Amino acid sequence: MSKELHFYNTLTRKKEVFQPINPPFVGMYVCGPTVYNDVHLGNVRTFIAFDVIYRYLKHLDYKVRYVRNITDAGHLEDDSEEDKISKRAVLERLEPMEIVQKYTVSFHEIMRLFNVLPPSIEPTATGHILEQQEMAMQILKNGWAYEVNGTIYFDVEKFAKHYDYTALTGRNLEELLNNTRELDGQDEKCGRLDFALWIKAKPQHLMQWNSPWGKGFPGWHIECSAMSTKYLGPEFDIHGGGMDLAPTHHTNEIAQNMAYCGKQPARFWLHTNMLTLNGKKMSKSLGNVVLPLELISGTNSLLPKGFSPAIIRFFMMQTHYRSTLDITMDALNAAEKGYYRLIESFDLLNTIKPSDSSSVSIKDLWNKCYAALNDDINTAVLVAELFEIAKIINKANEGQMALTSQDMEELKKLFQTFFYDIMGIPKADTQQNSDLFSKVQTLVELVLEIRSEAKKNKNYALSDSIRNKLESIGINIKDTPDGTKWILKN
RNA sequence: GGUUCCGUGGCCGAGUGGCUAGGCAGAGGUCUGCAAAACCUUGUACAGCGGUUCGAAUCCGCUCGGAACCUCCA
Repeated sequence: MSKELHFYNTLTRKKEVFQPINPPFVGMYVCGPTVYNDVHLGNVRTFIAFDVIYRYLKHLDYKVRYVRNITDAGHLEDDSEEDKISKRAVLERLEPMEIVQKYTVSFHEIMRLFNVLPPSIEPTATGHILEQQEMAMQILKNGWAYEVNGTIYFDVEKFAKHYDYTALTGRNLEELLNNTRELDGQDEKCGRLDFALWIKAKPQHLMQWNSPWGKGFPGWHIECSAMSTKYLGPEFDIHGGGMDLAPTHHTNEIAQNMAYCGKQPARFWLHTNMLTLNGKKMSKSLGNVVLPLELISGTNSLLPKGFSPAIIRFFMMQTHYRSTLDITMDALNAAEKGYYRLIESFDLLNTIKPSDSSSVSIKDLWNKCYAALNDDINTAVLVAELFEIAKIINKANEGQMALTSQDMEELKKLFQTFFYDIMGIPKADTQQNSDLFSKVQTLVELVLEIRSEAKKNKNYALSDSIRNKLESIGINIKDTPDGTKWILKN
């Protein structure tokens, strides 16, 4: 039983107790999306994972400043002079900033659907060109970078002589340098691993800014270093992102910060694993992406059935954030059933008759849930604990266990806390008191009364037909000794 | 090719030396007009081979298989 919060730190390859640098304040930076296209479900997984961490830290009463950037300055494609956003702009015949606006808005909409809280600060790369230039300038002054024709490169080999360049992933530098893999074309840079802090723009390049080195645009890695330093200082608590960013982007971020001010920026480096489809990483370059809206509506041919954001988020919670998660219809269907089982069980707390005595320790149940989260945010175990509790509630409903009214209030609170507040599962429409829904409710109650009447008169043809019709529009019926209950699914 | 990580019952997925994970699916039963749900019973899984140990899914070695990164990607 873990009483303290532990995180697995990629930097040390161990689980460590989380101690903020300046409690109760916590600074957390997560690499956000590049807004030149729709975010896919893999991106969403990462943002949901860090949303849970953010929510839990807040639940523990930390004052969290959560910074998640928007990459809107584009960065170079490997074989193109054009950056991604400009490329997309040409394709869609729009201004680059129109592209940025369009996909930023849609990103926020997706985040809202999945109940992902907005970060405390959401800085954009284009809004911090000066900070990036200043950082590049300082790194240049400190002697860790060099200029070639208006482009500034970071000197990785020189850096590696003084610092542990591959500290984050523990890879062998020699092997990286001697990598046999072919490198195409570019070569004004001196070292094989060198990367650009600032890139000289060709005249036709759509997004470019003045700089001490002529017109150009920032490299990708400098953006996160500049913004994290600006809003969280040179040393902060948590830096997160997808695992695919660790070997290059995050490694270079660390190098830039060290070169800039001699400090390794984050105490804890947290990485989420990949969402896979048929065992392969979901990625833009492989083209095997599933868009969130496609999964919700069931319009992706690979996943032809729709699932609500609540079910999708719950599905993700059943796996630890550091494990790969393969998305399949079978797995989603299983998650859907489990989701309703939990909801319906905890819903019984509103109708079970309380006992005078109690046969369970509610406090132990709370502790088990906290222990799961404290163990590196193990939501998979937390979900398992909730299923155990659901079983207790169902047994109480059958008269096989006893819960006092106080127990029941505590369990309602527990479910609200862990399921909704911390795991952030969106509440279904049926749980929100909209005006329209209350009218629907009245209507369904009326229909069910008619059905009960039919049953009483043994008119089963009518009662079954009512049941079937309601089922067909997603209203699920159960006859219990206390009357007929119903739930709206999806 | 190199580096790193992984391989758990029909499916998904926790678990780092000894104590039933959990969900979904399946089988039998209770309940029910029939369903559905719930409850009870039921599955002795840890890629293979060898080693360490009183004891290994869990540590070590080898083999096989998969993935990520090395090039933009959460």
